[in-house]
Amino acid sequence: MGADPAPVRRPRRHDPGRRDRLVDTTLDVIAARGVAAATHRAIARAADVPLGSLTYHFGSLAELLAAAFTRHVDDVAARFDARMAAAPDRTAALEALVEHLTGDLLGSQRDLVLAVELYVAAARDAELRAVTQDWMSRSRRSLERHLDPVTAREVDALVEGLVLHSALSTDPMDAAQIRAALLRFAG
Amino acid sequence: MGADPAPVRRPRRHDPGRRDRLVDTTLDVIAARGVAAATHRAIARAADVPLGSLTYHFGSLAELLAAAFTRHVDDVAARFDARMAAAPDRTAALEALVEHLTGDLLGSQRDLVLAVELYVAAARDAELRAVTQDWMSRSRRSLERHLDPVTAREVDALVEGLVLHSALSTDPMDAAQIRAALLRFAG
DNA sequence: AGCTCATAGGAACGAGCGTACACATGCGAG
DNA sequence: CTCGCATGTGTACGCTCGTTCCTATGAGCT
Repeated sequence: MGADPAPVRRPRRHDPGRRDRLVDTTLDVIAARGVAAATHRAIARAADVPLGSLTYHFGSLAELLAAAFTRHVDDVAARFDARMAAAPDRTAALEALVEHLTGDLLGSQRDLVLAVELYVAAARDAELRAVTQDWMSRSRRSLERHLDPVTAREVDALVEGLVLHSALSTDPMDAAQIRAALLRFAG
Repeated sequence: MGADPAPVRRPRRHDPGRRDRLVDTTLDVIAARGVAAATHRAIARAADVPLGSLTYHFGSLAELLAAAFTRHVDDVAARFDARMAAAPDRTAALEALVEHLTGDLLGSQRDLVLAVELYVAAARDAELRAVTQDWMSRSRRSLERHLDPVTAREVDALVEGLVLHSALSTDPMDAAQIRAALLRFAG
């Protein structure tokens, strides 16, 4: 056991997948403390890598943020589309939508916060706006598997409102209320 | 014309109402460039006052931002409640709601952007969250002048979604679509 | 084996930030 | 008129930021 004298615990040369871990850590930091707090230094500390590693893997902070939000949107959109694709009919699709909202999204404050952070960041940044619009259009296309386009669009807006409401209200709607609202609208 | 030798154009001692103007200018800066860009220096430049003036009138930047958002919420909530109070019945109230959305809010990118900026700032700041919740509850109370509480709550969520949608989409819903969505829901 | 270059690491720079503070100014009370 | 004090102004400090840059390392090729 007497070993390990000089090497100051640096066993981490050549770290494959570090780029991916940086993207994940970035999402963690944004979820925990907001886009404004997602600085190179904060992310480096959270990922336990040196500062220079970030600018090595990503040309700029904006590029890293875009990569992070893109991954998040891909995750959520894919999960949602899988649910819609698995639903056999319109009724099942609406139940799956309720489940997606009350289970996936509202169940984890993380996804909720990331969505709102992305919304506002997109208002100022063209690249992020493209990510948001991709999300909206994928979401609408998933809904259109079982809903007509007009209803899909309206349901999409309602869902966004419910997400925002749940993220900010001290008195958020519960699963039953959300189900009631959606069914009243499209049921 | 030969006058004005030494006094380097400083005709602005004792400026009543400067505090109010600073609040207004702060909202302008937030609307134009976002909360993150609303720094003491940016606001001072926009209002054409020296930097020290801001910390003189407001103890901190957070205090100034809270004052600005509070004023904005008061404005919008009062306008909305006036519309609802003036509506004689439920049908008229829904029409007034459509008018409020398509006219007041969606007509000015400014109000839209301020709303979204407030939403996300509130997610991180307890004081701003109180402002947002005040807004939500006043909005709901205005709706309850003509709608039952459950419907009011759901309409409120839908409205928030429509606002967000309109702020971010390249292909926003037009007035007719918004009217159709609201009437389908509560008409 | 020896070389090479993509990867890793850490220090440094200049800019912008919130805030503190010392000084200037002029209104209104006496 | 005089003067106290609320109001207005400008500078400076200490800090964090994004980014740059030089050096070190070691995996894979020859």
